[in-house]
Amino acid sequence: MDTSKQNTASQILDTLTNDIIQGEFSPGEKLQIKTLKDRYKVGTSPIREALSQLIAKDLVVSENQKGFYVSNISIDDLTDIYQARSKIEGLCLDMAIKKGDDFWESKIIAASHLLAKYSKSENIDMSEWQNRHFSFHEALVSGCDSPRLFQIRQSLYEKSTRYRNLWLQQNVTNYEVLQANQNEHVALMVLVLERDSIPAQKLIEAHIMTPVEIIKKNLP
Amino acid sequence: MDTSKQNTASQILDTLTNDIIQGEFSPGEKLQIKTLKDRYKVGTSPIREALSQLIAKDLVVSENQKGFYVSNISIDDLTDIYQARSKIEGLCLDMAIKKGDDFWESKIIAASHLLAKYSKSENIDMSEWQNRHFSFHEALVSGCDSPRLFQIRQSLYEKSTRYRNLWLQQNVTNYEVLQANQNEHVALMVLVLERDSIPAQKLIEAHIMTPVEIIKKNLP
DNA sequence: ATTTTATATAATGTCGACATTATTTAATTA
DNA sequence: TAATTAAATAATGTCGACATTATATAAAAT
Repeated sequence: MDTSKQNTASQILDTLTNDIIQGEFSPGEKLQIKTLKDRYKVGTSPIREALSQLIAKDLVVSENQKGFYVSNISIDDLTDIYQARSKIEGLCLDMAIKKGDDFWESKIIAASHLLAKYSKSENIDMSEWQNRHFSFHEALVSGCDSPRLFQIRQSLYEKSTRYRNLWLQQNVTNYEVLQANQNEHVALMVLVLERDSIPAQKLIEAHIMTPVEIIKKNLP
Repeated sequence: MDTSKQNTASQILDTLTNDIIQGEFSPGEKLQIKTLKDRYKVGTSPIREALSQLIAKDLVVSENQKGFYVSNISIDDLTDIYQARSKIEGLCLDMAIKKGDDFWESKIIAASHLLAKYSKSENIDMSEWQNRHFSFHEALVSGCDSPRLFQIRQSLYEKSTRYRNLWLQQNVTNYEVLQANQNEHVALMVLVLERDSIPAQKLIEAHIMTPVEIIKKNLP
């Protein structure tokens, strides 16, 4: 995105969104206007406008005359987000399977190759693995041409990322888990390319729900 | 909602949201800060904070240094919104069928009765009919206990309402359409109470998509 | 000593002013 | 006359000040 032409409020929004998702600010933490002004070296208006948007995004809550707070987290919310996300991903995949063309298929095969190759390599850099993992799933649903569903998907992904970052500071990715995960990706691709919609949907839903139990076990 | 303790920005947000959905402001119309200030008799900050939230809600778009505009409408967008909405409603209903208890069943039966009775009456006030219609569908999905899915459902409903209001200023509801609609409601309830998930899901999706073609025919 | 009340402090929410950028209007040039 | 440039006008976006409300601190009373 070209950020050079953005106004201050938009920049602050991006930064704040990131800082909350990355756990720079903790759940429930008070976001004091003055502190934010000092931190980002801007005036009142851009801060409040950014916070307003974060309220609409559910990353921030506010009480009149009492201030702004980072949204709280809970196991129930974690479960709900992942559940909703898995269902939405299923919808997107289903539509992609029904509407995807040759170009879509080729994108999946390409992304799958990149992920498979890296998963087999010696020293795995998790950040790079996550990029390829993300791209693979993106490719799968890229055949779905519903802007609204994509937007919902993106919004839920953002929220789930927050939970991942908060609870999995250290990467709990051992070799076996990664391989099991990778097997699912292959199975997923086969089903998708065969346009076997229902099983593909079932598998992607289960695939997305996998981390939930792991995250739950890693609570403070 | 208790609006007495709200701050100015929140009040403006509610009013503006309503004014946009009700078509008080037209699609693409410029929302000039000064005009809004005069109209609502408030300062700059509350206006901009409300607009910021409307951007996050997709009801308003903005370009840096050029101002705010009511989001545009299009047939593609209309179709996409209704399609997404029908799928989400399907998800909610599916979960409700799987999790709903006796109390949920009774709510459906009660709401269905209120709707059926009114649909048969002589002089139908559409606003009252819409209330009962809304309540019936609300009852159907009320067994679904996913806050996130509900929120998505609500947000899409809001957007679809805008299209309905914009294109169906005069009620295009003749007797036949209403009766066909009502038959679907009865069929829906039967399937739901029998916990026949897949057909119920199919039916609700089709039911929600019904108005799309009608709306399309009523374009300016 | 503990509760209650009063005071002081600090934070929020709103406003109008101002600098910056876009748009419109007028003047200049080809 | 049409196109280009310059000046004037208007709108946006940002800031700091101020009024209002909440919170923390101190004084008074039971």
